[in-house]
Amino acid sequence: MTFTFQSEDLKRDSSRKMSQQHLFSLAMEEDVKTADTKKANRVLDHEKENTRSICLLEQKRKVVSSNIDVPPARKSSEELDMDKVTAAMVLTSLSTSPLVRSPPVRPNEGLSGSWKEASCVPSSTSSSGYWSWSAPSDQSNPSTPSPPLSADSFKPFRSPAQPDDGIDESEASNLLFDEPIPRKRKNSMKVMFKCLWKNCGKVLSTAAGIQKHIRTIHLGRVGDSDYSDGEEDFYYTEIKLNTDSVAEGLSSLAPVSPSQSLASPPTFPIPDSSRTETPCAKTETKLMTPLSRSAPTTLYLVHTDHAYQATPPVTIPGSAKFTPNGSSFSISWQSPPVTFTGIPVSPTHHHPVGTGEQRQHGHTILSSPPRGTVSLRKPRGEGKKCRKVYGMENRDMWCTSCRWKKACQRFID
DNA sequence: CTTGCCGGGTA
DNA sequence: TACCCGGCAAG
Repeated sequence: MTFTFQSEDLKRDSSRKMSQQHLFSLAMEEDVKTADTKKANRVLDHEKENTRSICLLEQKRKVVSSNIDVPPARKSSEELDMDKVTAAMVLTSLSTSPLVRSPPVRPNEGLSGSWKEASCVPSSTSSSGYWSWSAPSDQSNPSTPSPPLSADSFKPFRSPAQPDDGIDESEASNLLFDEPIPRKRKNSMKVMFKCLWKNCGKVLSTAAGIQKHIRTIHLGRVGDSDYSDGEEDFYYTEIKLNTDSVAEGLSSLAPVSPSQSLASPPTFPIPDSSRTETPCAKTETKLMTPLSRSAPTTLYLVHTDHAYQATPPVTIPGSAKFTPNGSSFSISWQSPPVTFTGIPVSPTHHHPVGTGEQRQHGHTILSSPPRGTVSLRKPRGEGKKCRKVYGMENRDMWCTSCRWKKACQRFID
């Protein structure tokens, strides 16, 4: 809870400073929560790699998820539904391409889980979502967080890059915990309306329905269902489910977008406090085209997933790389980290541990030269000396220095 | 292992 | 100082 607030405040202030602290704390929390899960996942991951069969992978995940006790209790039935839906979408996308799988998962989690549970009462939906995913990124860099928009853009790219990481998968498993039920959302295109009210993930197929839900359930306007001042708009978001797009996305990483759309709204909303009276203001009204919204959201979510992965800045480039490589993507991921280190985390001053270490290393190296204390021994001359020229047999032919085992005077370098 | 030669010891 | 050699580091 505390964290959430901090992040919120900081964000509003538009000061990115917080990112570091926030991230750290989040990361810590995340680790604790998912530690068990991660272990299990890693083991599974291993197996996965061996088999390489997507199907198997999927199954394993499911198993894992079931084993892991994800906190079902805290989610309401409605929430669960949402999760399932999102999970289904994710799975669908994943099934298409193994690489992508990890990223998608996280986003969902972030959305449904984090922000729902969220502690975000009125304050910020986005923050909750934000931290939820950010936390995972231990390695990651804090840099991403800094600029909201820019960060978003980065995120999407990054997520794709992460393909093989066990960590992601583990988290994903958490999200997936319940078997995703694709059937529901399988339709190529479907527009749903999701209630953004804290702790309420209700999704309805009609705007009217969701509005009514909000009015009656959350705004307490029971009787006057007709009365609508438009406030409900702030509390729900339009979700566009597009199976087709998802499938495509898989190949290109796009998959995330669909699920993200859900999540995104919350995130963005925070900033636009102006619009909403309540903290949980609805991001964009349904008026906005789903597409417009989805794009950003997608990115945002993706970002979240990989945020902890750090490499972030690399973004697109990385994703592009790994996409082509299919199996090798894992490698691509790794490279990013390196890059990342090199890349200054940017504006944020926080020095991620990883980065710091690297930097320090560099320093140490530089400093090392001073050590000079080492003997001044001049580099051994390359040319042949008496010893080698004349051989041990003709030692009498050597120069005196050579005879004395001193620096050769005859064949000076 | 071979080379090159520094650091030291001895006469 | 002239000579030698132990031993290290580089190759």
